[in-house]
Amino acid sequence: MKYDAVLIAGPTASGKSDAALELAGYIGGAIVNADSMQVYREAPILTAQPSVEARAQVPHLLYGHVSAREVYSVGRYVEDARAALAEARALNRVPVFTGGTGLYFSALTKGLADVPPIPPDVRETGRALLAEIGVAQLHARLAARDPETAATLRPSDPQRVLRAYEVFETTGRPLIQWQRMPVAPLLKDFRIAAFVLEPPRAGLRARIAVRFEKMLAAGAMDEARALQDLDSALPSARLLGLRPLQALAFGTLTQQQAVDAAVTATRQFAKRQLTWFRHRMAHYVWFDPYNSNIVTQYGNIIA
RNA sequence: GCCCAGGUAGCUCAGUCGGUAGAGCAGCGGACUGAAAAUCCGCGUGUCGGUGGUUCGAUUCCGCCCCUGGGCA
Repeated sequence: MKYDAVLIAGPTASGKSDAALELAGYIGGAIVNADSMQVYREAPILTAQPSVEARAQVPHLLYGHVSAREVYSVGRYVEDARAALAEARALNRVPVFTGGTGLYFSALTKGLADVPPIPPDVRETGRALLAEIGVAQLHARLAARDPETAATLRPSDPQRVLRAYEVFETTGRPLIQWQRMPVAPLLKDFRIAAFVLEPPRAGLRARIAVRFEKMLAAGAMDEARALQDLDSALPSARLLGLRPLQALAFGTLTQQQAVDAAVTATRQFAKRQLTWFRHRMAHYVWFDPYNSNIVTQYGNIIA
């Protein structure tokens, strides 16, 4: 069996990048990022982007290709991935999608609703309204006009309620209707080899802590300082470890407190990732990267 | 050595006028379609320091012991 694409998912610090590099080297692949934070140019250390050496060995696409000062989202990712796919094809290399963002994998394999972009002024008024009246009230307003979508959302979930509100506001159509319309995913008809790296929880936790210390040694503080003025409304402002390190630079947290905060947040994130993978990627090939190897795993399913 | 305060969940602590205990954080489980490293939902995981005594019943009251912090020597 020959595959047209490889997917490698795994929680943060599970060794995805190394695995991807090894497999891509072995099969003649091009690595395509599937991680929402590794796209940001200003934070290669904090987001654990592949090293310069790795990039020299195998083509790496969609890493650090946008500014942290831009608004990035799944929508843009799918478009970028389309271009990356074409580039890999031009290089005659198998795309090896690698990352930890479940939603991005889902967009690649199942498609993303074809909702038109939300105009900036609608976004701003939506956010302002949310800040003014609160989630519950915004949910109530949504329910009055778009009961169908509102019924699927918790009145306590600001992000989703706001999104549904914006979509109805700009398109006049319920978000849920957009989501139900079939769309052809980017990887439609691809023969896909898909893997989930699942290290033992204790080992992963330890590795997250060690990795953060390495990030500090590699200059993570400088990245945090350089992003001191980042607009807190930007997606990149959620980057794990960014705020604790900025607080450390500011003197409001001690080194120990900053490290603890960053490491804890990263562990919690890894747990959420695994929840997604367990239920949405149950059909992928799962293995423990500390005890096995991607090339071996690939060999097994190719036979 | 003496005096005082304290020992309750992994951590910080509340509480029980005597009827085997609960918050925050951590942790665990779950949801997930344009912020997704986001956002949201659910779950207390415990020899109440030890040991005797009083009591129908002690984590709670009393004695002794151990440990921690502070004070006096």
